Amino acid sequence: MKPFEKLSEEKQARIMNASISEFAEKDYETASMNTVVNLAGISKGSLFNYFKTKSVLYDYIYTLALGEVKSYLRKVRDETAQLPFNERLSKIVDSGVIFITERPRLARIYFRLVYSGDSPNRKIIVKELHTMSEEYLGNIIQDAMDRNELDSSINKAQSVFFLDAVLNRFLKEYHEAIENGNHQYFDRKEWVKGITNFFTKGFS
Amino acid sequence: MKPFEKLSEEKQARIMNASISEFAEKDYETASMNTVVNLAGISKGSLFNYFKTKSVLYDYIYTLALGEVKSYLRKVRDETAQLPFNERLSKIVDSGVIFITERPRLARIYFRLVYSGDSPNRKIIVKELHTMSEEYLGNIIQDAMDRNELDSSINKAQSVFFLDAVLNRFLKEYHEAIENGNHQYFDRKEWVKGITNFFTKGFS
DNA sequence: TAGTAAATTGACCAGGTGGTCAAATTAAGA
DNA sequence: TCTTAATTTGACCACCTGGTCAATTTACTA
Repeated sequence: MKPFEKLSEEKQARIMNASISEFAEKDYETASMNTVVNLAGISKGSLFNYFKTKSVLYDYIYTLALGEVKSYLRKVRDETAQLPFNERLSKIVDSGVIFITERPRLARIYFRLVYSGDSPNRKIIVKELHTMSEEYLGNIIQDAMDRNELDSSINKAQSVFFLDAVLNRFLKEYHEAIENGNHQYFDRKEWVKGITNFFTKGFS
Repeated sequence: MKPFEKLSEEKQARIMNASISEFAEKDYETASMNTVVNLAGISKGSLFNYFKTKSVLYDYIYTLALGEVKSYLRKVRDETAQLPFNERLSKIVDSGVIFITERPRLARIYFRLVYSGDSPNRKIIVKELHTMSEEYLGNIIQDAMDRNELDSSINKAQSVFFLDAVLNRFLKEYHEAIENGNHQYFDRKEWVKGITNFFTKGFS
């Protein structure tokens, strides 16, 4: 049993909370173990006892963040399996917005990871996320094609790419709006409608 | 006259080259003035004489990078003013690809700036870029609407957003492919065709 | 209660950072 | 050539980093 797992729930939570805060606020290189230690109210030696190095702690944190993102996505995919494409898309965007609103720090770690930063293993993680998203959105597009909601002659790989680009960008923008306290100017419903419209009907 | 401008062209170029390399390779916090000094083959005191602080040097560099990007975009916009929407879009993507290929380090600084990092003034710069892109792509969409190439009932702001999201994401992906030596697997023409198709005809 | 094992601490380390400034070097003018 | 002014240098500073480990505190057992 790993030392960290032997700790009381309360102490584990305190350390997780501190680490999430620090890695959400600063990128990997700039985030400081000293800050984590101070936020968590434990000694430096302890933290390095629970997590051998900074990069091991970071692994733990982003795995947690990605796990939450994935389980959210899985849930919404399964719950909407019977819905038509546009409603499905709309639910996916909605659930993204909800996740961002409820877990802004985890969302920030996620965006930091995919959009930048030089964290260890970044390339591997990003590639994994890439194939994951390809499979996820690919399924949803395929379903829509099977139901004749989308023209089955479209280039699926490219469609996935466009969908992924727009969804991620939208969620990133929404996330920044929340962090800057401007999300009240964001008419979420209008955007969700626009996105689904765009992907079903295009610009024409 | 600023001290830096009094230097010989050769020396200025050496310092610029060193700075661009360092800020392209590492983000603002991690980039090191010591490394710049060593790469440029000058003393630390000199560098801080030319640029009062690290952030002043960074300002100089990213202003240069953005300036190059802007002039590239302006050029292609003016040169394609008479072309139909799809050809215009295609030229814009092409010129983005060319820029990335010819100036990969400046491109990297650009992507680092917009997609992440915690450089000084980041928010201000990103906001400025945002309005710039809004105006740029907005014009191009408006032109297409005026010529009845696009339905004039579409939501222009949203269309700009989608266009911006897809173009930026594509160029970022292409840039990473180049840096990883994988761009030969990227069928550029196929993608350019796909993008223009998508924006003129949608998924249907 | 005494003794032992496990968990926790924080002073300490080597190495790096951005930035400074007296001293040395170079350039310019008479 | 001598003098003065401008430029360049690098040792040095305070501060911060990830990581270590002997010493202390805590928990447990007999």
